Amino acid sequence: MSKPGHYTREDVVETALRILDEFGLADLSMRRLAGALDVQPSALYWHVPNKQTLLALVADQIIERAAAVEASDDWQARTLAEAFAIRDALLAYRDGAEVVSSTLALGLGAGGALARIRVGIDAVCPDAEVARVAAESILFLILGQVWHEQQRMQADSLGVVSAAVGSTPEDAKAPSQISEKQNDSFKFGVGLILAGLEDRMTHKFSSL
Amino acid sequence: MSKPGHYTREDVVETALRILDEFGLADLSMRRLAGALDVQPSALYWHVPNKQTLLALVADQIIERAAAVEASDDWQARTLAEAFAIRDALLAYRDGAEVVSSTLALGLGAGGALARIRVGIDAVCPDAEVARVAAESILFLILGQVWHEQQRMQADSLGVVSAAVGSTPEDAKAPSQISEKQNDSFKFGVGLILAGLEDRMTHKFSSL
DNA sequence: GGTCGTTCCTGAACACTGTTCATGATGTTA
DNA sequence: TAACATCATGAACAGTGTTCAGGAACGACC
Repeated sequence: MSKPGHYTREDVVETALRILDEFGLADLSMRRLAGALDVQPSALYWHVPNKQTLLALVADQIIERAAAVEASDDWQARTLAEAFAIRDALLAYRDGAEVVSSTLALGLGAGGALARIRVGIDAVCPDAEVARVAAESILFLILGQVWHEQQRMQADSLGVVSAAVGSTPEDAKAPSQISEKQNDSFKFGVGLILAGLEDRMTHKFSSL
Repeated sequence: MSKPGHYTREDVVETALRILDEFGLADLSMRRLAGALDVQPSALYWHVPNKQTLLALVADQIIERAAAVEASDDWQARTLAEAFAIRDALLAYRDGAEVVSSTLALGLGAGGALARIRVGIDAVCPDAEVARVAAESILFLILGQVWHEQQRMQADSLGVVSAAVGSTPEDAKAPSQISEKQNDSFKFGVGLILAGLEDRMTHKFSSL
């Protein structure tokens, strides 16, 4: 990674993404990033105003790379597929969920995720407010679960044994791998919200 | 806050909680905490092995102070009340949701929150795995929403105008206040999961 | 060809951060 | 009186994000 001369903002974000995936968020420092580009740390501040927005750009990249989902007439299947696509995108980079969570909480980046979740919901939900809350709920569910999973992956890749939330003693089996069980749990959780939404739309009035 | 002599671990956590609420998580440094106790920073490391566990203890305190909820025969009402109690506990301290989220992701503290959410669910849900996933979903929903709210509160208390997720332009009205609308959104979101769970338990088989 | 202006980077510094370690002052117990 | 656990000191280490005056390379204009 030693281009002779001038870098672009995209290069910086790209390299940050690489460091993130390789060493984790804790080791993604401006100095380390500068070192990987063979550049003084202060040089980064020409491309980016501060680290926070750098992370926001990284977060945007992560969710922008979520796989596209084919259209479907079953809105629940469509939304579930969208949720899985976003989840996979978060899982594709180390600490992806934490990065996206933080920047999304700050209202900075990764706004596209919500929009993607809403496409299926908006198709059947007349009330925009209801659709927003439902989509947010799904997004929070995704972020919470993946964050948790990734932290656990890192934890037991370091050999740390801790009684984490949602871990029964006997499933200390395959370490650091997204198990089928976790996939099912995720699917079930999203399914709860979708079923609840369907229920609210058919049996009751669907307003807030 | 200048006791003459020896402090206990509880004193340290208590003071940390005070600094957190007064100045926010970003300003809760070991040096600042030591200063508030009129003590050298290194003294803290006798009471606590590192900052991470200090934050875990703080998180435990936050959710331990969640108000008790009276028993009810309506499991949905009970669970909703429990969720609101935890939400209020998070809202009671500045950056409460972020602190709890982080330590919970690490599998360290705040495990009591999940247990509280489960009490109502376990009463009607035979499958423990289903109950766990449902409770986790609700917890993630709580954490995500409150984190988001608190970040927004701090953002527009600093006069920062940002197009945050879940904010329409016209509701830049009452700044830094948990509006009734947000309460309703939260209630609706939790209601979705509860309705979905009820649906899964009556209309379909309730396994994962 | 010389001057301007933009683009990108250097090198040094500032004000912090969490954490460690040898040392020391207490107070209780034997 | 001696030993011991308890709780603190003060200095240091290695790292952090960020700022700022300056400088090298480049294209454009006159």
